[in-house]
Amino acid sequence: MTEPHTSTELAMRKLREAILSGDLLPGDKLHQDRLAEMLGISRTPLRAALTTLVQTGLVTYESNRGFAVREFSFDEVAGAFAVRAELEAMACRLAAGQMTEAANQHLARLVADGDRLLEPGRLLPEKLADYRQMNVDFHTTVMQLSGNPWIISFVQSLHNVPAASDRVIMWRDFRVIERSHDDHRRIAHALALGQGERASAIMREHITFALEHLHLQLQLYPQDFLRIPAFDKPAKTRPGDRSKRTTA
Amino acid sequence: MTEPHTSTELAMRKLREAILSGDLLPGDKLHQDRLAEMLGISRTPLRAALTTLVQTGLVTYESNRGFAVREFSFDEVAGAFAVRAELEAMACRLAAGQMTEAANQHLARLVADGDRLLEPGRLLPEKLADYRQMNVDFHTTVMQLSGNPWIISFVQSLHNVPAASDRVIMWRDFRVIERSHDDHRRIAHALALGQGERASAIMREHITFALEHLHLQLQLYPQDFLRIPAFDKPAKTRPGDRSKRTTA
DNA sequence: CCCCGGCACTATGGATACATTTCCTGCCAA
DNA sequence: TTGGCAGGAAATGTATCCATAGTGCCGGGG
Repeated sequence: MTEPHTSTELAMRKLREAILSGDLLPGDKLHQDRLAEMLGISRTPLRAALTTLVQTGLVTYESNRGFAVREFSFDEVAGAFAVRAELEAMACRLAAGQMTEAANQHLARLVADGDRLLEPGRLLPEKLADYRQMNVDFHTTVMQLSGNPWIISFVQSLHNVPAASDRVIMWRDFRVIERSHDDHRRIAHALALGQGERASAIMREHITFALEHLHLQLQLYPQDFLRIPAFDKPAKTRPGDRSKRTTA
Repeated sequence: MTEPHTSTELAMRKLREAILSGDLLPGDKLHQDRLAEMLGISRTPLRAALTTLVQTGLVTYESNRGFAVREFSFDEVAGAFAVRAELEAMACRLAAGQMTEAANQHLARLVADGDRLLEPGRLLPEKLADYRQMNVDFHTTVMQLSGNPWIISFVQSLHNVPAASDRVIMWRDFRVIERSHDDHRRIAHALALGQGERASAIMREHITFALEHLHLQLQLYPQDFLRIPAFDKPAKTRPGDRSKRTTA
């Protein structure tokens, strides 16, 4: 890819991966010495990586108190969805005026990819990664077509908010996935016709519903979200000090 | 303020100021050794500061090629206004449902401040800073009332785009300023009545017009924008290598 | 018994020294 | 003259060392 040939970039990727995958939990303190040793680099590039991650929104920092994995409240997650809905709806409106034959075909292909992945009547586990990629690509493509780089940039940031990302697929209810994919089809259709407001409205609903569904899933299967402390209900006794477990 | 007592933060502030004020021009290469010496610090905190500035959008970075002051195209500036319009309009919609007596009074006070500043029938140069502050406060207040932290955060980023910021006041035409201030009055009024869509529409126009006006000013008085290379028309022969002027 | 102050330890911030990459320059050959 | 290659100067990336702020413990005093 983009040559991770500096230790700094390497550290950034590893850390981002560790955070997004849940290996590092929100609230965890990011010890410079330990992390540096774990990654096999010195503290200098590690600190550079952490500094970058701060402004990416994955990590927090306080002078002389170090870095920590950022925590999100549920309100922040909900707010992230709301802004995403607004920005991606905007992207649809703009993209409608920019559609080319190539753009139409690109979107159509992504829709077809989804059709194929869902063809079995359920989302096979081994297809989940592909589906996720298709989903991300679809949204990214629309935003790119809008021609407004800020939209992509900001939505990208929002993808760092746990559970507010396209990466998260609610795989339990197949009908929900089917409907979500059908939204894509309708958005592509509206865009192909140059009907920006129509596409925009579908996109807004598409994302708004995702939040609603997340909320529902959260109540039904809270255990699925244990690694996402924004939803870790009790959550006033923060974990993170797993070091000294007082012998009960 | 917020303890600028680490060299890193100090460097960040100085650099930001230098960039926003135009002392450092977009495209300028940011030499680590020289800057460090100028600021009287070593390269370590300087690099930390630069890394931070990268993610705030003021500076660009390429591995092994160093940092440079970011350049913006006119399209990017226009796009920044468009996203600002969308996000701040959204903020109005949300804020309308959150209005308290205190909030009403706060907005009313800001409007009154503006009234006082414009009372002389023109914007006195010595009042420009105050007016600018009032303007920033007004927009920030509305966004805060929306309760969605992402809106503030993103609009904040956009303020780093040259000429897309509230900090920039078009002072030439007093009627434009008066009208802009009247928009504030109407927005505050609509919000006080809980009429979010109405406030939202005015806000959108408020910002959209600002872009249009900027465009007009650019054509009338291009010399005012020489320090903002997004508008530096010819601009294929970038300055920045002012060091070695080949003897013509 | 609780609170306060000081001390030691730990972790972070910054500086310097070293390694690696880039890029400029000058030379050579086509 | 021009293109390319090689060598070296310069700038960036990284490691290590020192300084300093933060934190927790301990003891003394109220």
